[in-house]
Amino acid sequence: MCSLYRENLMHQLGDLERTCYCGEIAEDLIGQTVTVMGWVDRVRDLGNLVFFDLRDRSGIIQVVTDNSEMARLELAKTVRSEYVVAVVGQLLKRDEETINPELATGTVEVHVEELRILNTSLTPPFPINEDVSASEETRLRYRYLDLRRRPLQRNMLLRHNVALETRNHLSEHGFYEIETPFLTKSTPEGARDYLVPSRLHRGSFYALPQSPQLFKQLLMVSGFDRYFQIVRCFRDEDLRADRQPEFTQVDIEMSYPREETVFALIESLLKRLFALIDVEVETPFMRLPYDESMARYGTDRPDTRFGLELVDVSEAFSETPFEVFRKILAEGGCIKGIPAPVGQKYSRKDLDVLADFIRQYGAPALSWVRREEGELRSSMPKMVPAAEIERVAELAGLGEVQSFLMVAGTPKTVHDSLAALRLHLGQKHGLIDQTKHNFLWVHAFPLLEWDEDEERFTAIHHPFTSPRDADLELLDSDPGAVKAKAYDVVLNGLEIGGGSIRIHQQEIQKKVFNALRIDPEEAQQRFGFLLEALCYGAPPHGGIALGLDRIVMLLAKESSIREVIAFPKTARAVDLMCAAPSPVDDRQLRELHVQLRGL
RNA sequence: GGGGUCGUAGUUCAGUUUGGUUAGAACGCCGGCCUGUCACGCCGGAGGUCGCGAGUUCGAGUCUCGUCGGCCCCGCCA
Repeated sequence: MCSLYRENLMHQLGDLERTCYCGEIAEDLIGQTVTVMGWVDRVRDLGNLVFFDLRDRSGIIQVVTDNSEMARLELAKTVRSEYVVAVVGQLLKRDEETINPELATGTVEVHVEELRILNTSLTPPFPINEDVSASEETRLRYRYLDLRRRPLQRNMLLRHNVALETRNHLSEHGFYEIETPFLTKSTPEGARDYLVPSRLHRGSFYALPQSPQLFKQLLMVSGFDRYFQIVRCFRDEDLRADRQPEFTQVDIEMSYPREETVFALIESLLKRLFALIDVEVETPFMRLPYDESMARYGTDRPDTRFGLELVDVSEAFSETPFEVFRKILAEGGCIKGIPAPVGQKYSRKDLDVLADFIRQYGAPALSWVRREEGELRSSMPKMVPAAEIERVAELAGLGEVQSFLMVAGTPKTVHDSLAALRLHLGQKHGLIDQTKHNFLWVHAFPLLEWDEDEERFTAIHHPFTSPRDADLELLDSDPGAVKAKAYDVVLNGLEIGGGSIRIHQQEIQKKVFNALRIDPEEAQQRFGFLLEALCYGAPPHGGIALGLDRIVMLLAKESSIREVIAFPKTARAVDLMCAAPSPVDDRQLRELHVQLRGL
């Protein structure tokens, strides 16, 4: 506990009532007595004249005390940064030459009549009033102080406004906000759950929701027709700059929607949210089928603010003598590349660095073809015929002084590595227009994806996603070819939301489970309640969930969602401020029937 | 689980490449002077487990190994 030195100088709030916020004081109050309260921002003690800036969430006002009353001056001399004070005094216009044009309230100042020190403060570990950087570790340990600073004050206000606009918009469109349980049942097929042991049911556990997926579908069965919730979700997976163990979704579900119904709703909502930062969003968003997105960008969440699209040059090597490529193609692989910006030269070392870069995405090597001074050069072995290299250059549309950077391998490796390389080059060469807001819908995702390890299909979105009507028959014959009524909304290469039209008929749900090799008994045990609900007149329904943290992050122009979450966790899921997680009493464990295994 | 990077005063950093006297700077903090400052100014002062632990060495902030922590990425995650 901090020692409250100088406590003999501390006062009580008493009957004082604040009359205005510091930053909102304007010239119309000149001549009036105002009462302001807040933190001492910076003291300028000139001896017989003391100035300090008083700060609250709205801004700053200058306060001044002279030596017309010595006790008051002496008291003013004792205040320090971050003391909490109340000031009663007359608001006066400053002399012309003492106006501070940097300050919104710079033409006026409060002349102290009464000063009350409501609390003292230790010297903060980092300055509250400056933008100087403190390490993130220190900022997180003293989060309540970091939150007092301007940037986070601004971000939390923005977040409030985003939530408010979202509620208003959805309410205006007929959506009800309905809460769903946090203590619930493990969701199938998704991320690792956070578990909560049950005291009353020895050996049983609740799971915190990864999303309210099943509940929102049940609410459609219940006839609410349109539901939304700004809701916390929990996933026990490793963290990233845009991933926290608990995060907030704008969860939406509606009855009788076409995909376009959902798209239009979300477009109007995002338009409204981006208006908060004076960005005019053009609607409708571009629609990009999944297959096309993968072919052109190698990812299902492309950043379309710049080019560098992938080019498939597999055909150039259809009869190549180069064994490595031949083998890759024979095994269903492909050879693709990115035409680098014209005029961009890559040294031997540059290429080594790029090869290292793509290696972390599983690509074993980076090949290249370069046209320079009319001649084609390439990193490929001599046995590769000139005609094949010629063909690559032709397919890539290679101009003078231009390189084509290629990866050969399985489609997954090629796409993963080239998508990363494309982003890397886009950033490195400054091709990304930071003022652009390129929204798009990626749709027509495959329903299923083959899992090599488990040797079965798994759901790409989740097991309740509806196949496209036209693809229903393929479910048995060619499950991998079935497309889903699933969609993601992407902004500048970041996935900010995703959803689907759900299965509302039990027969189809059974067929999908069958394709997923979830046997009926298992299905019954894990989410029998949903299957049962589908038997009681479930209407066609579907929806989406938006990542609120990511959207606010983008609106705030931050690069980590920690900057828009009041109390975030570190990359190892620790709360540095309150030191969670932490061991608990043996007594608590016993009540929960939990025994720790050897640590 | 793996890779990268960082860790030195309250804070932000320099010093580490090439081991060598008492580990520096700025801001902040404390004291003094100062009636128009607003990044106030001037004078003086205090403040260090160089993340932690081993090792190499006559000698380690600096080299080696291990470990802990922050951040970024892969795997994981919609």
